[in-house]
Amino acid sequence: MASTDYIPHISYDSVIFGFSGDKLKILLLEYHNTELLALPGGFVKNTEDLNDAVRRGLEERTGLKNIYLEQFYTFGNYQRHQPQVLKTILEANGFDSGGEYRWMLDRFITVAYYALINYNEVVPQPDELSDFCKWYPVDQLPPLMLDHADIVAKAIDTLRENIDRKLIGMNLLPEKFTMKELQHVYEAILGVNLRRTTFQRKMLASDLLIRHEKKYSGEAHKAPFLYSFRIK
Amino acid sequence: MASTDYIPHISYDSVIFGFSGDKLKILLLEYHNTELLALPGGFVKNTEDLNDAVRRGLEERTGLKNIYLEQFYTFGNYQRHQPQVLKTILEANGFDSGGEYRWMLDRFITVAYYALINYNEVVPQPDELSDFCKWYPVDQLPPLMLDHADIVAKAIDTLRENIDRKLIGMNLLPEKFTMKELQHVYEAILGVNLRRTTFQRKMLASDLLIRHEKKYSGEAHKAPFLYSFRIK
DNA sequence: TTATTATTGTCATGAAATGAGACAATAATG
DNA sequence: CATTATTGTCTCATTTCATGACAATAATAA
Repeated sequence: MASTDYIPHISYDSVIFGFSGDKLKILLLEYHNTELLALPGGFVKNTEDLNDAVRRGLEERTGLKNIYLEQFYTFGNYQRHQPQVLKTILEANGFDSGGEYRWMLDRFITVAYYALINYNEVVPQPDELSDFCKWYPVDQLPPLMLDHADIVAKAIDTLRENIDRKLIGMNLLPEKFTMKELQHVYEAILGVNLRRTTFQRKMLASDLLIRHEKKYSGEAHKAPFLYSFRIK
Repeated sequence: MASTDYIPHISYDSVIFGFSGDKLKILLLEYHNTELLALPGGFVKNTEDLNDAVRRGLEERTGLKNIYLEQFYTFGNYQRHQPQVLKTILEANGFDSGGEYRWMLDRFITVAYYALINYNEVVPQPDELSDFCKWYPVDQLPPLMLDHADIVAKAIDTLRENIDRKLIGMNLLPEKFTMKELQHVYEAILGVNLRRTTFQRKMLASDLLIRHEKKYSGEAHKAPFLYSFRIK
């Protein structure tokens, strides 16, 4: 990770959404020997496309390829520049903040992306500066480093705006799912309760879903159908 | 414009929309002694907020303060890097592309914004590298430099998505306007014809407009009311 | 003064989408 | 076979929207 390999002053951060236990969650890193939680992020190589850099970083962190990824905002306030925070992290990891890693103390403008992944397919991998990589529900986030709380808030806003225009449910659920599970994804993202019959009618009318066999859960009531999304 | 004043590798470009003659138009620069048309853009000072930098550049170009401004995408493909294009422009202006301006040949990741302005209040000002600064209708654009055509296309897409959520008409029209003028703004942005009665009903029901006196144009028909937007 | 013309503001009508609840079907259990 | 919880679908009222009809009106022509 020599400074000459990367474009200086530019980073990316990714808000990685997953869905589990009826809650919308994101992946956060915790740095060694500090109490700072942060979004997974990284830098862009000199001859690399910005979007490719983000995809590369995500694949390292999740092990998944072909992740659903969307850029949503670039954060460039001068106030983001807090070199002492990076210094703390570097030194807590035993790196010399005056040497090879000096460039990481510079001012960075960061391009933010959100990703949607299937929670069950992922084993989160921490990076070389962090030891934890854990899921946190978006309605119970701990304090985050720098302006990362603003970045998460904007990511959720964007997700809400996009919920009916992009196939968000598809990327947060397994291949096959019940109508109730899909409804819970919508409810977790929008933060409201939806009416079951109206939701079901709207989804079926949208022609996005294919109905499959029933799912017998072993519980004492009618078994729901499984669905998948028509377009991949 | 010394390299040390600005963050390297980061630029912004602005798509400045105006409305005139029932057409949606944008401002383009033409560089001295070249045939390259480009979006107005600039760089971010070392201790300046990104958003402030864009606002500063826009004020220089239009003379307006408090411009409606929205960031919509950051373009970071490596293919954007075409140093010979910048070299041509610099040398056509008599600058030494190997000296003080050398940094402008570097790779840049550009943050794109769109602005909405009242066409009649603006006298476009070219910058130090360009001699023309002219309005072009978005449906008849000439070839643009680098990936600027992509940037414009994405700006228009974003404008369409935002048309009902943000007060776009307000910023493209003078203080008071007729319902027909507002409809023409919508039609120019969406690229479709709208039904007069439906548009009028929807706008009145939205509660965004205040009705003022009638506008007597001298033509042989009923005079329309003037409207303004309720919130500023 | 009165008829003409183009445009505007509003209403009437029917179609489509949505909200809210009713109800039968059904998978397991007692 | 009755009970229970949940699901799939239907009904009905309400709201929204598309479309066309029509009267009001500002200037001009007769």
